Amino acid sequence: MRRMTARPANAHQARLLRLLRDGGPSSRAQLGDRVDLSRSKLAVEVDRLLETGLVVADGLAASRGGRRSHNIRLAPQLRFLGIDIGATSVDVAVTNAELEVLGHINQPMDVREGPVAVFEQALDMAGKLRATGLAEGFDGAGVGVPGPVRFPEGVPVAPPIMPGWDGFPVREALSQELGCPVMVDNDVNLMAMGEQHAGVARSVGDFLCVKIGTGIGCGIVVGGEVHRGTTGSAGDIGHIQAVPDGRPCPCGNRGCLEAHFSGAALARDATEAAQQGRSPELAARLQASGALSAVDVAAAAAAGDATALDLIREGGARTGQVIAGLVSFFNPGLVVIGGGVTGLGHNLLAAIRTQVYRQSLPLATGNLPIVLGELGPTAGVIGAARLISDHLFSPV
Amino acid sequence: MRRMTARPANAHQARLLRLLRDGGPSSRAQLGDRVDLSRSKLAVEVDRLLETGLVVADGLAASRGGRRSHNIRLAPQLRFLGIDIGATSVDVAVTNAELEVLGHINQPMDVREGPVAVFEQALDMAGKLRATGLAEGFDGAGVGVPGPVRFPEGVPVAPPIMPGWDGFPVREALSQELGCPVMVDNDVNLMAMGEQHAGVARSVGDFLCVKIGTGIGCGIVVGGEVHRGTTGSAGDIGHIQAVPDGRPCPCGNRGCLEAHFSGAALARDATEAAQQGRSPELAARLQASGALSAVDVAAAAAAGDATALDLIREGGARTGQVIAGLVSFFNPGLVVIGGGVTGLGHNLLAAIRTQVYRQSLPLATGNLPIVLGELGPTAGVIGAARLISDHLFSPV
DNA sequence: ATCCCTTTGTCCTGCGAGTGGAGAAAGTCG
DNA sequence: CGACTTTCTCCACTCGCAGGACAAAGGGAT
Repeated sequence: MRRMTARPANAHQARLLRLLRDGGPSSRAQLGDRVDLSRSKLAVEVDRLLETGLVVADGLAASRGGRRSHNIRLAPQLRFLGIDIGATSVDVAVTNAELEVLGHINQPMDVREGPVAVFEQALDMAGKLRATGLAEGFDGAGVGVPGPVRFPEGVPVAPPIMPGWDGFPVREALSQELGCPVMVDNDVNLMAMGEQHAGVARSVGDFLCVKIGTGIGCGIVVGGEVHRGTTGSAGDIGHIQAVPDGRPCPCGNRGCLEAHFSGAALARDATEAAQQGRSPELAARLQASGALSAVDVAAAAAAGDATALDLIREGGARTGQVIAGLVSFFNPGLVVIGGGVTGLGHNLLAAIRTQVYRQSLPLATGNLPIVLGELGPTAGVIGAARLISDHLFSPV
Repeated sequence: MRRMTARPANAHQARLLRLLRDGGPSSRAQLGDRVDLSRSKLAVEVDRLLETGLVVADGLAASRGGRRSHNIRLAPQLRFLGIDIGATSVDVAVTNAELEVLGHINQPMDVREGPVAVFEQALDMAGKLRATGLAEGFDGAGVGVPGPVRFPEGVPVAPPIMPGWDGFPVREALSQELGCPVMVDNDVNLMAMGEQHAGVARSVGDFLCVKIGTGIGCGIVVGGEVHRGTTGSAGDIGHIQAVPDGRPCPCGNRGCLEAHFSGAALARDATEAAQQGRSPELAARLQASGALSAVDVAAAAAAGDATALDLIREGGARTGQVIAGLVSFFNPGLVVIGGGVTGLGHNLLAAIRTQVYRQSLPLATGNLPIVLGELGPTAGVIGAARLISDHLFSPV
């Protein structure tokens, strides 16, 4: 089956497709309210979209006191694939054209195995999803990788934690493999786009999305658009100095935020505390599972373990200190905290908030919400779908 | 004389006006190369602009092997006023429509005297410039103030160093007084726009412009546009923590960058060093002039005074440390250093560079120039003129 | 001087986008 | 059953704009 051969022919059509994506099925009249076009022009463009098959008219809506309207919606068989490569796991999801997640799989994986192995696994997962009947094929795919990306070419560059990925033509290779258009971006940017599309950041123009997973990164949205920076490394805040002459970091410097707090650092510190006998809770968990992760620390803290709570608080304070600087600098309208460690929940959030509200300018923090992301692990894949749909729903 | 009653009627005309502003006088053919319009359409729009008087055709250019072209240029009598309010002085300049500075005055002033007194002085200076025959009147004015601004309304908000300015309707009041449109912005943003228009940042899309004067601020340019933030306080980096548990700052925190390095902090530290007998050079200068400023420190360092040099180096390192974080976060294509302390010159620049190149990610610093602004004190007023011309050269 | 070429600018025609009104279609409500 | 709403379609007319033809104005070679 050939898929989505058509693309919007002009800016009006692109606009209409995005309205239908974000606002759901609508009548021509409703579309007319949201777009600055005459009814006639609108009808012409909708008809053209109907001809191409990008949208369909299915059924009549209930009357609102007059003639019943036709429901216009994006073609129901359109499918986007979202692939979110993390440092230690892969998320793959299938969405419809409205970016609703129809199916979602997560599997552990080690990004250091290199792009070939990782994408083999990811494509296998995509194949499983397709086999369940959710999709006959994919009209586009968005891919997130845990490192900087040369965005126009869709190629990772100099990824510190991903040797073997540098220069691998992700976009081209996957496009070949899947037979559909592919866009590639940093995973943190995708998380930001996900929260912007369907999460807490809806209708916020300028915001920061801090993702604390194995590492720490920050999605930057300016005027509704992701800011990627000159070399695609914008938002790489894990190596900002948080502690002068602090812990050594693999990057060669000392005191980097990531060296003091991140999923990896937290696991390390928790293990150390357990081994040194400072935390019976953590020691018991280490005994039981052989290794500790952020989840264990969260559980220990919930069980009242003071050491675990301290680890969270101190990490939050370090993170908050860096975020405070970014807030003063960038003056966002919202800060979203996400990533694996959101399991640490409100203890972490409280520590971050305290630090930011204390250290940033009152004018910048006056009305600044700092909240947890609301999409959890689906933020990335929704953002990935959003990325490719933005690409496909733009004029020729 | 009534001035610039006309405004561009559509986006094409606005585009043409900006091309003429930035590229200087051009023939119709040259304009056609730079804009995506047919010759006929272009001719129509140029004719309309000629009718309105916004542009004029004066004389024929030399032949380039064929028919000689008419020179189209912005109306030569157009005048913009640029007012740059600093903490301790005012700059006022008059420019033509190409934003070339025709006259420029600087006078000492204390911003704490409040907006009424300050603008009385500024308008007096503008009057002097006009009296020299440079201008018969002003077609627009741009104003920079040393604090955050609610940009759409042109009103300063919560300026820490400017009590009495909070909420003062600068834009409205000055517009009334001058009888022309006025736009107001943070002085740092104007400096960035100045360097972007006529200085080192030409043709750079994303850059940071750090202004170190009495305080420290940072202009943020994203995709060619100034980022002002949600409450207009973006770029306020003076109160980012540079030294944990460092010097107390008037803002209530400790260790703010501004408390450790800025024009004011440098004067304070230099005076202290002179009084404690750590620097004969500075002591002699203190004796001679009664007070020290950044200029004295620069001179002392140039004369080989080790203490003065240390002050500069340490300040540069502190600043560089903060900038390193911002570079990792924002990944700019250029960092411009400007403001009063640029007199400290390459000693300061070297200290900043060392710190940034050491602390930021290689990918972000790989090809990152860190340079001094090239416009000096005119950057602000040129930026001010640019601000108002951007406003006036936009459709209705 | 003459002819040909280049460059610049103007004119004219035709196409297609887009507007706005008239009206048809399909309802609700009294 | 008629009055009123809402939705959608059709049509005539306007206007923006492209692109070719053409005029104007000059340079350079013969």
